[in-house]
Amino acid sequence: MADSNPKAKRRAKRSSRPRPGGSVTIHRIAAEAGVSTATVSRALNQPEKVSAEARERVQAAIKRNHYILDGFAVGLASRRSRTIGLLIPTITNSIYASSTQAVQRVAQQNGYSVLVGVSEFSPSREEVLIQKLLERRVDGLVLTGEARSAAAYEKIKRNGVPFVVTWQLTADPALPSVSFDNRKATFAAVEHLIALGHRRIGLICGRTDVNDRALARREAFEACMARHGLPVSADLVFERDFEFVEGRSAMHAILRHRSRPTAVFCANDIQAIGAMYECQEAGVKVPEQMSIVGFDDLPISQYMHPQLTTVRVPADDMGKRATEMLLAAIEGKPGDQRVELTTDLVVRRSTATPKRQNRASAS
Amino acid sequence: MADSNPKAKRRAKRSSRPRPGGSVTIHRIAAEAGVSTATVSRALNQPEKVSAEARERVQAAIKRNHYILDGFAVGLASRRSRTIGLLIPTITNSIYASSTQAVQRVAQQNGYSVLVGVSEFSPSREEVLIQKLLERRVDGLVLTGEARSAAAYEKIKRNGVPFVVTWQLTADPALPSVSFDNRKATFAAVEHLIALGHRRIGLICGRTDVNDRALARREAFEACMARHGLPVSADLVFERDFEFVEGRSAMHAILRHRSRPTAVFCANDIQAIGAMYECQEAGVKVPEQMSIVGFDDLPISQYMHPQLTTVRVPADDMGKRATEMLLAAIEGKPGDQRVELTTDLVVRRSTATPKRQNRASAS
DNA sequence: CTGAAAGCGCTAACAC
DNA sequence: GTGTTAGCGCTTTCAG
Repeated sequence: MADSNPKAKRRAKRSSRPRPGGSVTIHRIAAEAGVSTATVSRALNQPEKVSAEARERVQAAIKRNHYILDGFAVGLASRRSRTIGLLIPTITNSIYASSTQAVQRVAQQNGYSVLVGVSEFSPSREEVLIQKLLERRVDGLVLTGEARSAAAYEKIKRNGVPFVVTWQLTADPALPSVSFDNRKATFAAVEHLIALGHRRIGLICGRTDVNDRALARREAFEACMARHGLPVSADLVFERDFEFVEGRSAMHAILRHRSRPTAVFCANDIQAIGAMYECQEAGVKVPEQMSIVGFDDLPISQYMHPQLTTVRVPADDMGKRATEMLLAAIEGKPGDQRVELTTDLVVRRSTATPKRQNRASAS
Repeated sequence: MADSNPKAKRRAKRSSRPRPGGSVTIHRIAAEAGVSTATVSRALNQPEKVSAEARERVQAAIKRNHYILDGFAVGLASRRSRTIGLLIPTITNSIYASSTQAVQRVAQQNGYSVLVGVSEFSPSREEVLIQKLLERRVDGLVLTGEARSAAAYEKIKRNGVPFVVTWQLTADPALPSVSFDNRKATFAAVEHLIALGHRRIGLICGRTDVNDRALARREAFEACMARHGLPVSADLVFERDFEFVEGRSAMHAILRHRSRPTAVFCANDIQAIGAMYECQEAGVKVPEQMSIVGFDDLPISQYMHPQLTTVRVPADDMGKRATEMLLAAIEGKPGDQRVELTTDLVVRRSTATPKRQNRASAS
């Protein structure tokens, strides 16, 4: 049973059956508008290259048939997705909502969509997400933090996908990043406390094993204390998840410490708010008996009572700049490779001079 | 210049050039594993239908070549995306983070990804997003609220994409939804205030023109007051955006009202927190001089001082159930069409009996 | 259990 | 300015 002419068979099939149950395709539009599929495609992507009449007939046919472009076919044929991937650790801490929103906004303004992946602070889950985003052929990637396996970076690079790191300045200058300096920001916060007269200061931060920003902040805290000749008790340092309740329980422990500190630096506002709540519940006045400084300057922080002293991070600007940098890289344009943004210490009402100087720790 | 054998030409091209700069495809894997592309595809999608040896050789070749599936090709050929779309109004109100997280979790557990679109409360922007999600060939859609143009619904249905409405029980029983009853929940909150002895109650809610949940809550507030024979002054009703500062400024106006109410019902916690802050700044004690009840029970609400009395909404469960219902519909399984979840009024410390009974309003 | 081959719907040379 | 046509990389009958 030799088939006489396979090609003819194929073409016949194609033109004769507009896919019974299938949706309307570019072929249908072309036929109704009396042009070729190429012209329809052009009318869609480069309208200026098509005559006005043809364009109008195509538009009419599209509207009449409720035609919807097939993104898969477009992506497959054009080898571009006009999509960027965004990897964030969590969606419930609103600080990431700010940067995410900025990324979305800039991407959209430039005709790109964004696919967001939430890793929940799990490195392995993040790798799976990177794989998935690569399978979806994202044109670029916005990453959170620099710490990830060499294999993960390898995978990204092998696929020729440009990326930019946010929330952490890359140690390796070859890796593009847009961030503020976590160390500098931490120094500002801790030195504010020290300048106020605090000598015994506790630390509540995120898990340094899965969060390089938490690690950077913890190390900076310790370096700052050391620089000022102040001791850091290991039992006054708490690494916890990003939850109000974690900040609260850490403060609970701090309050019953045999040698209670007069201030606590929280490496994020969520934990700071939990910590502040615990003080209030325990009848410990903030800031009179306990100064608290946070990090992030969440929108809620200035609506707390007392308002939280905290480090304002340029989340929105970071997302914006990172996306711009990424889009430039995608389109092969030159651009900065490493942008350092500034932070501000916002002194509000949760910090003050300690009431009674605790001289115990000064040897 | 008649080409002698077009088909031969095409095939020759295909097999001879593995795309110089291109990435590795299934053809390369097939060749290296000594099987056909069909077998590679099966090894990937229905491993049980492939012999163990073949499967292993394919796996090895995949690993060795760092092969990455092309999602576009898969989607185009299989006519399925294994992706669902999620439309939310905003990303900065953390209440949507909860439901979004649940949607992501359930989707992922079932092998689906989720594409989220943020409409910023703009109906036109939402329609554009629906179009984009349809172009990306989502297998289903999770919508927020029921109110949208007939054209939008038409578009979705014409493409045969199943959907489910959340955050609002659909009036039309033909439209699937998973939600709590906004009216009942509002009644519970307002009746709590009335039971406490409040007679003059203000309302702060979202914009009812672009938010049917806000509308439902406003109408329920008015109905509840009416049922109890209580008047609702138009100048004690505020429709504002979902921002702390909006709640604050509304409360500012309320506090200087010639006939200040003793309680305010806020249709969401964000505005309630802003309102509570304004009271504190103005030296008006909550709850002694002003009772405040919120709606949503955001995680932050119990860390406020005083803790906020509010309506707990089953955001997580709603996202979960909605996604399950949607996946069932996608896979053609039967299932519920309308699920009503319950809410709880969480009485905390921002509400109390009014200090001085305001008898002025009782005619 | 496996392979051959026909597309999925669109884009992009290339020719006219 | 417009049409022809060869794929993009994969899935999916259909045979065997």
